[in-house]
Amino acid sequence: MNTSVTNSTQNQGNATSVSEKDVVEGSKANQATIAYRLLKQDIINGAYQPGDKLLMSHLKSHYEIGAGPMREALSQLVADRLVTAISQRGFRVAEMSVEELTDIYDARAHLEALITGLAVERGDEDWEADVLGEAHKLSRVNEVNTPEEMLQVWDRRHKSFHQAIVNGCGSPKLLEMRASLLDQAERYRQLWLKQTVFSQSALEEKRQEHAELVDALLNRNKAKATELMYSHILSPIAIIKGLLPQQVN
Amino acid sequence: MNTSVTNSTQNQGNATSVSEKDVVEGSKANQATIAYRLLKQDIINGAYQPGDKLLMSHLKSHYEIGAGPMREALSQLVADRLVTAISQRGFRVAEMSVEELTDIYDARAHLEALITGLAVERGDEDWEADVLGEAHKLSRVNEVNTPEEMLQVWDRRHKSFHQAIVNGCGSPKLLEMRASLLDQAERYRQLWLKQTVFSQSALEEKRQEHAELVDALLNRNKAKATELMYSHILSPIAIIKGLLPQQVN
DNA sequence: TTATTTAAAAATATCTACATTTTTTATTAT
DNA sequence: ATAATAAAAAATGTAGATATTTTTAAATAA
Repeated sequence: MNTSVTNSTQNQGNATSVSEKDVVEGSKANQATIAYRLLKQDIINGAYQPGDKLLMSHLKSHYEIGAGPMREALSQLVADRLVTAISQRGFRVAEMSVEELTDIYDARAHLEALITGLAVERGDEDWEADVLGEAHKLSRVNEVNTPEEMLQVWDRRHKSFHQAIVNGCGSPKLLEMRASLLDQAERYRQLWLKQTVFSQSALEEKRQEHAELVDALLNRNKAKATELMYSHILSPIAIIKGLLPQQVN
Repeated sequence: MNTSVTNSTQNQGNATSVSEKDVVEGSKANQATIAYRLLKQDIINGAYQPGDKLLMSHLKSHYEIGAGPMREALSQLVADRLVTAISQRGFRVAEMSVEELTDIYDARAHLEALITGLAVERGDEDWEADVLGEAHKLSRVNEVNTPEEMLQVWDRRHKSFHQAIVNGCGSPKLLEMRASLLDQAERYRQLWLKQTVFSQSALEEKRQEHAELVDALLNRNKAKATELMYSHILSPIAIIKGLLPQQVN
């Protein structure tokens, strides 16, 4: 197992400090919640590899959290499908596979298309403004320094753009399910992201897709918007499939 | 709070006995899993009312399970949206509302229609046979004794029928999300169920809808099947809306 | 020798009982 | 009534006990 955890900022003084989100929500998180967030991030960021055993003794010392709260966090990650559990035999990081990749992206594409269709039907003027605004911000990801920063900024704005679109659908439940699928896709997406953000041609292609999408959305062309969104979500599959076997070796 | 728990069979000697499912799965469930299943059933069956405080001291003694495993179960139910939590202030049974009812059923209708469309496209001959078989079993819910048995048998077969349909979609992830939504709908569904099963006209109406649905499915008429499924899922809303305010009083 | 079984030891997961912290309720004073 | 304080109740966390699985080593059979 990979013992070192790379994401340094999130492991600094987690026992004492309280994150911004906690303050905003007005309730200081308990140990289980802290452990849940840290471990989830570490799994998504690849600090633990698929199939790695998540040893309670290691987790306890590494996150400085007791076994009880840690179990609570782990079983939530099991519900998120990022961790698997076998009774009396502990927890493991969920495996990654081409089968799961295909299933997740197929489901995502259909769901995002469905939600996009609803947004076209239900979205109001504020929604239009939000979509346009986020699209603009995404198209202007330039004044950044390091490649690492480029990756993070583009990813964040790309997510915000898509979030702005789906926010118009008017269904909290559908948005919850979408968020859950996005979490499950995150480890696969990370592979695609590096290939895309550092390729001018790939970025240009995305820019083009986003422009067409915005056009269809603002023209309330539901059929075209859903079709474009469906293809847009599916497009990374081929790239990820090519990268996935390398992970196994 | 409603202190008594009605579902007697599931509370008998849970500390020692092992359920059939555990044996089948080959892994005896841990305390948290046992507590999760019992509590979830009790919430769905109405042993605890929406908004009820789930006092740790009560839960511990009632289910004869320690606080650690009980917390684990509770936080899973929070993920399932059947329980809400506030840090340091414990857990409550999630409230029910017309807003949530509408949202859940809207999401369910769209999702079930989507999945049904995929099943029409992707289902094979075994799928057709399953659908037809389950439809037949459902149409023959007669030789039962008590009304209570009628309710349970019809509900079980109705669920199996719908499950057989969606099983053809070929997407485990979409089926997972569907199952999650179905769990969230369960408390609302229970209200509708009593009205429907004990009304000959309502049952006949459902019989009709199911027949049309099966016809569209086996004829691979995607447009008609999705349309019928969408309406079929939405149809209980009006009835439940009428019953929901009574719950509040 | 090689493979298989058995038994003991170690590692690990899980649970319980108790300790601590926080919130809620009750009481008193203003 | 309102605010401050004290007491009680409740939630959360910790440490250590218990139960289970895995590993190791020895013994036996092929």
